[in-house]
Amino acid sequence: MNTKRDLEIRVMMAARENNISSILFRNSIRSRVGLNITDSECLSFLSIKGVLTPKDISHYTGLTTGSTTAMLDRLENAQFIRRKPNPDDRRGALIEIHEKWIETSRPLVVGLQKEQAELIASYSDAELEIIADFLTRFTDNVKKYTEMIEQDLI
Amino acid sequence: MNTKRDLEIRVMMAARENNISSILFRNSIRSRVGLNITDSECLSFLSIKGVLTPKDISHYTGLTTGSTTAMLDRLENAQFIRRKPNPDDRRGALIEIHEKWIETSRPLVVGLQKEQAELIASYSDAELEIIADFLTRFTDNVKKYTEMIEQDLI
DNA sequence: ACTCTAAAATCAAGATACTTTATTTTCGAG
DNA sequence: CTCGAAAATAAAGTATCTTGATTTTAGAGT
Repeated sequence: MNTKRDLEIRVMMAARENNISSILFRNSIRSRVGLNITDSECLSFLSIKGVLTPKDISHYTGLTTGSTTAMLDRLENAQFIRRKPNPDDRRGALIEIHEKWIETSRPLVVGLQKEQAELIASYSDAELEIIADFLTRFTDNVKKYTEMIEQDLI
Repeated sequence: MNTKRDLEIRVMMAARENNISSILFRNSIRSRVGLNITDSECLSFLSIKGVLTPKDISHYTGLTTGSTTAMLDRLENAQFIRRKPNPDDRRGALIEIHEKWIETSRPLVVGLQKEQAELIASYSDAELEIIADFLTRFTDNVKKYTEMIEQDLI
């Protein structure tokens, strides 16, 4: 059937556009705040993952440990992150977001967050179940293939 | 109601996780292929937007025109993009993806693309309508606020 | 308890990428 | 047909990244 395939393509395109738009959104913020791409990516990871080790961060960003140290120095100087001792491993540190970054970014993101919350609230429970389920499965696939590429299985 | 709000938060979190996972996926690819973050972002934009001018690219990436020129030189040397004359403006150029990049990246993305297509195909028309509609509205909000930040309205 | 290998983070030197400023070419308004 | 401005490039200086070495500590093996 033709209509069906059109619909499937529409969903695929919408998912891609969504990802691109989120990159452009963050680019607009980092241009405003004066951050480079890697520093901004680091803050994004921290804001969704919570506390991370420098090792985690260098893995996620794809930077070497050397440039991760330098990046964390920059972000710490700007008071956008904080280094804490790692209670489980005295060699390592834990990185968390500093309130100053929250305060700096809040005015730029709060309006969008509110609109997205309103958009979501406009759907019924049944619809939200479908959406959440789809997004989760879609993301799980992405994670699975990321893992495969990292482990040289592809 | 409590269940309802949990569901809303679940959707919001799933949307964020989805964006982060797509960044991590691209990072895994660029690590493998040996591209830096900006070069990889540039190829992402080109692959979804099609043909772009260097001006567009410097806008999307947030780079100055100087570094955009340097980046396009790198990508052209690697045969990942092609510069074409712009028929509408002899000052400018048009940038398009070179087949070599398609061939280089295909083995790394084709498996995921197939699984995502299967996932999407497993939904009914009614469900896909809901999903496409949600993604489109969600993305439109992001675009709207990106525009506002770029125009200093926030 | 005691090595010993390896991991986490850092540092310094050299390589790469980015910004700033200036220049060339072409557009488009008046 | 002039003139200010836009698109792309180039070169010099600054910032960031990689590589390789170093320090500290974890954890496995004896």
